[in-house]
Amino acid sequence: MQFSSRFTIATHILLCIAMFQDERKVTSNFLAGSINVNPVIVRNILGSLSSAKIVEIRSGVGGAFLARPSEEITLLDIFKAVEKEESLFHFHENPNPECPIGRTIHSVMDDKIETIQSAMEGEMRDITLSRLLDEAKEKM
Amino acid sequence: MQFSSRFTIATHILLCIAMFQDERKVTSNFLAGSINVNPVIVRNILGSLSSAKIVEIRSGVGGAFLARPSEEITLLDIFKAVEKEESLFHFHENPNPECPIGRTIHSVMDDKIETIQSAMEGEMRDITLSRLLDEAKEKM
DNA sequence: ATGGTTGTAACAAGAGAAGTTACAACTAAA
DNA sequence: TTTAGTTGTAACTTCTCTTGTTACAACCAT
Repeated sequence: MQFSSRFTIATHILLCIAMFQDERKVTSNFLAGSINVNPVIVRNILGSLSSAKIVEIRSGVGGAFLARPSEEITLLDIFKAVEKEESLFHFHENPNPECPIGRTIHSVMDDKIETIQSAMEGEMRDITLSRLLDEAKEKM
Repeated sequence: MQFSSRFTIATHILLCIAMFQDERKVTSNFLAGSINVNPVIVRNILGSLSSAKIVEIRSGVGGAFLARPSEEITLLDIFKAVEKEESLFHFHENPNPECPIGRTIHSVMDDKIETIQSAMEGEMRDITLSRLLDEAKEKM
């Protein structure tokens, strides 16, 4: 089980916007060409990023822009914008309360799952779009 | 997108084995009753745990046993036994090499993804079955 | 008004999760 | 040697999610 490619696509989108928004109009078609996916997929992800107030989109005339400085956009922001699940793990739902393990498994595991998820989110929070952009520029 | 319930089911299975293996025969039917899923699902997960040398199964006569002490079984061991994906994220596969971002996105993101995954795995490695068992016993 | 956009709906194909039935193979014990 | 309980698997179904696609109304600077 993997996360969908929406996360890496969204990151790609934002890097392109950060890189090109001052030079040219960044449309879903342009983005779709760089990412190599269908423009509708870009528009849907762009919609999620817009709902999360990470980008602003000019409807009609076209073009996407960062809604705040790239220093203030983290991988966690991006991840939460495109992956709506609250919990990382799907817990089996009806353990048998007549079994001592079935009765207690949830209270034992719930905080472990939260700890694991927090560790992941902490790393994501440490990585900003601005850092990704700097690294991308270095490698060009 | 969530991980399948195989991980929490596998953990449940191992807690039951650790708790009951000295008292009674722990069969897939018994486990299925505690977890409240179909015995075939239990047998499949038990098969993964057996391949990973976490449990031993007596075919024919029946019954599952820990293959090593519960102190030496971590959540990461369990996770890797039941989730076969190498990478946590599905990367979009064909970014356009003619775009400066498309060309560099992989080399910029790959190590970030690895860092994030490592953080998650590190937390999992810190939690042993024996600790879960102790906590479960406390709560009974 | 026009043309290039965006926002969405609708649909299809494919993958994976989860549940179920069925049955061959195994093994201890009667 | 048979039997009963169990494991290991195959086959199939149902769901849900992802990804890709077409189509089209709504939008808006020029």
